[in-house]
Amino acid sequence: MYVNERGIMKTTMKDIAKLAGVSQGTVDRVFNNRSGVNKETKELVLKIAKENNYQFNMYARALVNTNKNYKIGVVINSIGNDFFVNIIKGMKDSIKTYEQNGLSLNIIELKGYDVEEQIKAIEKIEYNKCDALVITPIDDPKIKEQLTELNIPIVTINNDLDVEKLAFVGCDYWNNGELAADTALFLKNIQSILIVTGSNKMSGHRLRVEGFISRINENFNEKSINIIEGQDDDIETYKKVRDLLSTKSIDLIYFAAGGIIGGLRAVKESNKEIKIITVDETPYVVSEIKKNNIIATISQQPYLQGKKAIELAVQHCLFKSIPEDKNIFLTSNIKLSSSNFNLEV
Amino acid sequence: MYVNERGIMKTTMKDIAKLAGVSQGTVDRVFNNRSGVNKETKELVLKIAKENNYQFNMYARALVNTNKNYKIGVVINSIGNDFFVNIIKGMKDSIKTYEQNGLSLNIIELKGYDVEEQIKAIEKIEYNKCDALVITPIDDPKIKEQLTELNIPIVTINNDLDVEKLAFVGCDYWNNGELAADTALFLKNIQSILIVTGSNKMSGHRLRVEGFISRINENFNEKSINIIEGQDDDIETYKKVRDLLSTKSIDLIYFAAGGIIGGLRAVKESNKEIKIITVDETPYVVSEIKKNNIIATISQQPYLQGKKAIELAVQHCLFKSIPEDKNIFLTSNIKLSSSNFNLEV
DNA sequence: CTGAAAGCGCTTACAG
DNA sequence: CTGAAAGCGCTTACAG
Repeated sequence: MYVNERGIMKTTMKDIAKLAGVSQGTVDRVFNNRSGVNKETKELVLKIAKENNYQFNMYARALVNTNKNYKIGVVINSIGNDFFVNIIKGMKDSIKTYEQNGLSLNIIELKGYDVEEQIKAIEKIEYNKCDALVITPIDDPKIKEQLTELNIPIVTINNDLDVEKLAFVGCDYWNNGELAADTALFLKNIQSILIVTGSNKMSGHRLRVEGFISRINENFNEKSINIIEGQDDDIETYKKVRDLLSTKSIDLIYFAAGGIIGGLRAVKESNKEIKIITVDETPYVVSEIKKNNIIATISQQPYLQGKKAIELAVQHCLFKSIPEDKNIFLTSNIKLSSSNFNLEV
Repeated sequence: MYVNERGIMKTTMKDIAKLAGVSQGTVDRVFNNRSGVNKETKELVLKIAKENNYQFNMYARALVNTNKNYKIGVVINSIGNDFFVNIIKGMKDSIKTYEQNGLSLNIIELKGYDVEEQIKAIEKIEYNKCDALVITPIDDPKIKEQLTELNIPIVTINNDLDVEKLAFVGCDYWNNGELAADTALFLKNIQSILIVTGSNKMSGHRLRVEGFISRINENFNEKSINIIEGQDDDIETYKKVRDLLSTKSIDLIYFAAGGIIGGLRAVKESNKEIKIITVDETPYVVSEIKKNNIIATISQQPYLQGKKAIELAVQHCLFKSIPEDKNIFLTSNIKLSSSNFNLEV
């Protein structure tokens, strides 16, 4: 291995330049794929870098980028949805460390899943000259096309979409559903189960339900499973649960999506003794767990999702680093009444 | 706020030096508490820095430290204890990012809790001129004295000790015990419980048992609780569990420490149907959970403990940063058969 | 007690 | 297509 004049074995750009007989500027052009380098020169530099196991110094790179004032755009369908509060909190905490280096967030919050609105938000991010985009993309061809044509790096969060991106950060929904099933299997005397999902059109919801059912079927013989789509809406969920409970006997309800407040209202009004398992750690869910009205909830670490997604975007700006793993799944956890809620380190 | 000649509002050491009418060198002396600065000069610099909300640039600092080859010493009582495998894995993964900047680990592994051996290990760390120490300290006055006199920053991991340190990284054992109790309370027909702990002399073990019992007592009327100390030893645990099971009827055993292999052997030989709850995610525990011989285990994220502890030590070396929070508790999680084991992001 | 200069390892204009 | 020089914001000798 090469030992430079300081007796240090770590090769720098200066070392590579010397070994290749070119200037540092040229080495920089090669390493950063800038245009206008003779093909042979480029190959030589690359060969020497490889032979000497060149690794760039991330701190030197970041120092040069100090006054670039990078902006990370965020498009998130969070309005009116308590679940996203902690994702956004994680994002804001994440950017704090980098604010002294001029980095900032440009958050656009949306309500519901309107394709046209999301398109406008992405256009705004472009207009604001953001250097990266973190988004909860709607699974729609128009969005896919728009994101494909966007020329800044993308991180999808919580909900994935098949586009070129730095990474997806989110939840393994199938496993999340399995854990709910594992918890349900703890209980005795469960004859019939009701699953309340949001919409079968959303892959996350679908996977959760499938994971749940597959695990239940492995272990549960008297399988009577009903499924309701509540559209993440409290009123719709309330009505559907109320109507179903008036005709069927249910021992356990698994709320696999939003609309939990409405659903629980219907359960209480029915005056039946029904075990409840939910997802996530929204304030209402936490308070009902503490009161033992919900026996368990399966969480997906939203705070860390937000933190991690911003981190990836920032590191791409400052260090040009590209995550090795394209799919970053945060572990789902079973939470009971003694658990720490909304407190991820 | 001050705007320097570049029109940038972020103040640098250069800006502070100019405003104070001194050289950058003097500003550096003040900021780093180096000796030999006139008292008034020092106060002036500090005042101006505060007025202008000066924040150091971590990347510039790290760049200067590039060829310092900092060494992080690790003293860990891990030999023969599967639990520590993932702590060490987390440590090694953590240092990887920093190896290109010359950082390295100097790990000394010990077997058991012999005070003299730990003293020798710490001496070796000193002799090796390490720049920080990460340690699982034995709760002993001699160790305490030695660590107090050590002149490098300390991070305690998994087990705490009352000495001056950067931080403690570990588990909230009380809550860890509570979660085991919450899980136990899911089960029907539990009349009598056996707790197998390691040693009441170890604070972590003690707290876990206390957290468990306090939560059980809140909710469990027919409370018959027996406690055994297995000294983290398989054979001792085997014998004690075997003897107890031959005289008493037990519905649930909570293994709150090591010796689980021995304890489970005794349970199997007894041919009784006993529910088992354990701690941690050692290979044996995981395999028994998958076989449904253990119904749940309460984990404490050892991988993240290792990762975080090294991170704190590294950041102190590179950036001189001191953690705001002196106690970093990783969340305990309830793991059932579908859980992801040993896979913390 | 204090200052001027060089250096950490990159990137960025500028000049040719 | 290429090079020489300056700069990012700190710290480190060295000189006085």
